[in-house]
Amino acid sequence: MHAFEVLADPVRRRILELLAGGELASGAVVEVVRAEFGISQPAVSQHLRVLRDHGFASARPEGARRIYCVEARALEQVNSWLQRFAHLWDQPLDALDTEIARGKRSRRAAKKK
Amino acid sequence: MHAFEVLADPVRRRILELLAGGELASGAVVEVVRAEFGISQPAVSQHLRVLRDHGFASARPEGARRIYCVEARALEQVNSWLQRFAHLWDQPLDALDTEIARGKRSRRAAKKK
DNA sequence: CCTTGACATAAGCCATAGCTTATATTAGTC
DNA sequence: GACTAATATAAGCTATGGCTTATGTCAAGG
Repeated sequence: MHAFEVLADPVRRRILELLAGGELASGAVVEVVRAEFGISQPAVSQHLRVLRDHGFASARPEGARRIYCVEARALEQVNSWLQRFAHLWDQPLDALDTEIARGKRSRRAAKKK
Repeated sequence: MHAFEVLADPVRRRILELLAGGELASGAVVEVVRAEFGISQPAVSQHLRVLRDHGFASARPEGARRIYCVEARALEQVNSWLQRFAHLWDQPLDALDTEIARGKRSRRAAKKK
């Protein structure tokens, strides 16, 4: 399953959003997702497994609970693919940055004189 | 179909990569994709439709041909969702930027003395 | 205007993702 | 060590996405 397929599911995206706010026990994730999507505990557990298996999240046991944590690896990969198209939206910002840099350089140059 | 589902398909991702290199007629896309994935012209056409219908691409007629062009809207949306997690991978870079900025400031300060 | 070339749409088939219920595992508690 | 709580896995069902073949549309050329 490709990273983008993992993110294609709304429940998994939501789980990642939740984990982005800090570590959470499986049970806590189940509660929220159950409330919002109306699916069962096993369904959520399966989603968590997919996230683990593809490097989007990791889990460590803490007693009987499993604490989940968002993981950079996979998300970063997705991001790096997407950056191929970054020029489509942050061209204006790039231009601004360039302008700012140019401004700084000319100000520095002026100082040296 | 959610934007991430659109990107979940490898053929569609490949098509976007192709279009990122500049506008292309449907036929040109079909040729490449057919060679790489071994699927039929209608299959590719269907993918192009999905890309159009979800704001990833647009097409304008040019005689009998249809010229396809990558479109920012949808890709930007995907990117903006992803940026929620940007701190996971560009934290080091941020730190570096901060360091650079700090360095610049202190160098400027040194000059003034 | 009929044909050819470029592309889109229609209809139908098949694989699989994601759900459910039922059950296994494992950690703490009495 | 039986019981409960927290989570994971198994098995089976169903909906749907993506493919195929067949056909429709529409522009250009003779």
